[in-house]
This record gives sequence, structure tokens and C-alpha cells, in this order.
Amino acid sequence: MPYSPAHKRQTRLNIVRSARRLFNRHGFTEVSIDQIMAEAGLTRGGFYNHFANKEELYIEVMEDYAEERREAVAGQPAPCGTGTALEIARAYMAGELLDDIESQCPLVTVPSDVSRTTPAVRAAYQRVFEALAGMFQANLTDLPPDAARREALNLGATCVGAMVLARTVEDRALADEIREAALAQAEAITAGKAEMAA
Amino acid sequence: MPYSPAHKRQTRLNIVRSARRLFNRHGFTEVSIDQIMAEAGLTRGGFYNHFANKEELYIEVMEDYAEERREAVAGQPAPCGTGTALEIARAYMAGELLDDIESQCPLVTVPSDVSRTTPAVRAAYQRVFEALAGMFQANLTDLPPDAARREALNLGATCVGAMVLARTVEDRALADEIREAALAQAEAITAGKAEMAA
DNA sequence: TGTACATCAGTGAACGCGCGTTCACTGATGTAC
DNA sequence: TGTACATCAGTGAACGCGCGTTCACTGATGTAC
Repeated sequence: MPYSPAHKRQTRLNIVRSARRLFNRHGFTEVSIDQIMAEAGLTRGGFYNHFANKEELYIEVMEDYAEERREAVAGQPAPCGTGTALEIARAYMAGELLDDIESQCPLVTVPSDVSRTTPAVRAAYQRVFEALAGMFQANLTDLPPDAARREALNLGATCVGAMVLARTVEDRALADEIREAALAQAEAITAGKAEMAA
Repeated sequence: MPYSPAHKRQTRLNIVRSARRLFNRHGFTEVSIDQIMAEAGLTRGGFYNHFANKEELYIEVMEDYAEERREAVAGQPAPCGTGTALEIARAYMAGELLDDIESQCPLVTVPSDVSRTTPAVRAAYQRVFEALAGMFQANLTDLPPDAARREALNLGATCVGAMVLARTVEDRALADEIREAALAQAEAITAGKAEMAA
């Protein structure tokens, strides 16, 4: 058995991470397999040793991001109430992320691309959103479960909506205004709900 | 002067509307000029009688949508308070729009596409968003201008975020849950603010 | 320890195809007489 | 009113190019002896 399985796994991950950077910046169809393999320091033909086709890579990229998120959360202390939910929203909508496209969340960078592919890719996108909403929900400890769920979905939609718009709009000042308004809303949601429960 | 100017304008509008339907469904780069011209009942070569290139069409499509919006609003009675703002949000997030992709708002259908093109296209996208936010703001009559502006941006981000997610996620039940939660939030914003001002 | 070997990750030329754009043309039209 | 004409919207073949994918290959590696 030449080359260890670990070597192949490492190369595969290398391709996935390269693809994620390029997809975040340029979208699915605008990035070629040549470019992805070159970014990973490889040549085009080898791609098909790792993936059946380009679509399989879309799914893998999304799964990889979701797993990275879950690991980051697992490394954190346990849920600590609405304050933590607000912190998550704040981090998600950080202004630096507007300039650091390659590290951005795929919920924000490739929604249109995903909506045009297959159900399998859309299901992977959904898992990323559920991971985000789940993080919010786990920290809305002051609310009854169904209200926590509803507000978690709202925080998710607000974060994603604000960042999608901020990234797309031409004027940076407007982009910042949108982010700040959304942040104020996230504060209102988390603070308001804590009061309601008190 | 053969062919009236009106004839040319009509053909141009015909191309723009055909492009909008196809862009909404398949995105910018996935739709070819051949397809657009065929949808308009024409052949490919004639495209360049009307547009310098494909990018000019992106801008025109967005401008056309914004204008259509403005006309629809102009046909309505004057602003009548937060109740109207809520009605706009309700209409924007109507469930039927999930299935009627071709009539959807470009803010929802092509954000990723726009974010990857030129500043001119992003500026046109911004004008569409400002038209939507302006509609909300004009109806938040109970609030002082700066608060009305902030909440208008929030209603815009909530509507767009919820619809982008609902359209992309695989599970229809989750899509509806997201829409309904966002609608409840729009109610809270418009109702809560009316109280605050009272 | 040293060597011959089988494996398979990675290479790069080649495939058929559709793209955006150009360009020489054609033919329906409104105008001038 | 009827006709000859100039205009230019619309046509469709052609261009160079990059795409996703295939495939015969090469050569670095771990294993067996």
C-alpha cells in the first residue's frame, strides 16, 4: 500500500479548503477545477481521484465548514444565556468579515449558487444554517423552547440577510449602516426576551 | 427612419424582461445570450444592437425591476403608518413567491451573482434595496426619522434574509418556519415601535 | 539491511461542447417624390 | 396614390477560448523477501 491513507485524506482536505476560498470569492460556476487544483498545488487530472464530479465538491465544502463550526463551538464553555447569543451575532456580523471574503460563512457567500444546484447540495446548505440557528437556540435559555426556536431562526435570518446585503451593496457606508441596524435588532431580540422571561 | 423608435424600445424591454425571468431562475453566468434572445423570440446576433455587452443587461434588469416597484407604489394610496409597513413585509415574504421564482425580487434571487460583478451592477442592486427600505421608512410614520431609517433597514434585511434562506434550504417545512418567524418579527418591529412612539 | 515489486496518487494531453462577441448580410419599414 | 430608396433591426455563420471530464502514463511510496 503506497502512500498512506492519511496522505490521501490530507490532499482531499487541501482541495476542499482551496475550493472553499475560491468559491467564497468567485462562486461555484465561475471557478474551474483547473483553478481549484492549482490553488491546492496540484494538476487538474488528479481531481477525479478524489471526487466523482464538481457537485460532490460543493457538498464537501459545505460539510467541511459546518464541521469546523461545530468544533469551534465544542471548544467553547457551555451555553450561558442570551448574552452569548448576542456575542455570536456580533461575531457573525463583524465588519472585518466584509473584507475577509475567503473566511466568510457560505450561507452568506453562495446562497444563489446553492439554490440552483441539486437537492443534495441544498441539504448540505441547510445543515450549515441549522448549525447556526442551533447555536442561537442553545443560548436562548430564558425562553420556552418554541419561542427560543423562533427567535433563533430570526437571529439567523437577520445575520444572513444583513451580511448578504452588506456584501452586495456598492456603498460601504450603507453596508455598515445595515450591519449596525441588524446588530441593534439582535440586541433588542436577546435583551427583550430576557426581560419577558423575568 | 424605418422601424419606429417605439418598436426598438419595445424589443429592448422584451429582452430585459426575458433576461429577468431567466436570471431569477438560473443566475447570471448560467444563462447565455442565446437563451435570452430565444426567450424573447429573437436570434443571438441582434443582442448587440441593444446592449454593449452582457453586463449592461445586468444593470438594465435591475433598473427595470426597481422602476416597476416604484410604479406599483405610486399607484397606491399615500403612506398610512406601520400597518402598511407590515403589509409590505407580508407581501414580500408571501409563500407563493417561493414557487414563483421568475417574479421574485432580484435582491433575493441574485445577490451572490451581483456581488461578483462590477461596481455599476452593485450600485443598481443597491438602488433596488434603497427603494425597498424607502418604502418601509415612508410608512414608519410614528418614529423619529433616524429610528424609522434603522427599522426600515432591519425590515429590509429581515425580509431579504428570510427569503434567501427559505429559497435555498432543501426542506420546505423549514423554509415556511423561517418565513413565519420573520413575519412575527416584522409584526413585533412595527407594533412595538408604534407603542414606543405613543 | 538491501532490493525488486505492486500500488495508486498525481500528471498533462486530448475530447466534445457551449460560451460571448463579431460581422457581412437581408429584408421589413417609413419617407420622399 | 404609387414607387423607388435609404435605414437599420434582426439574422446566422464564424471566431477564439475555457470549461468539465477522460485516459494512458509516470513515478514516489510501503511491503515482501
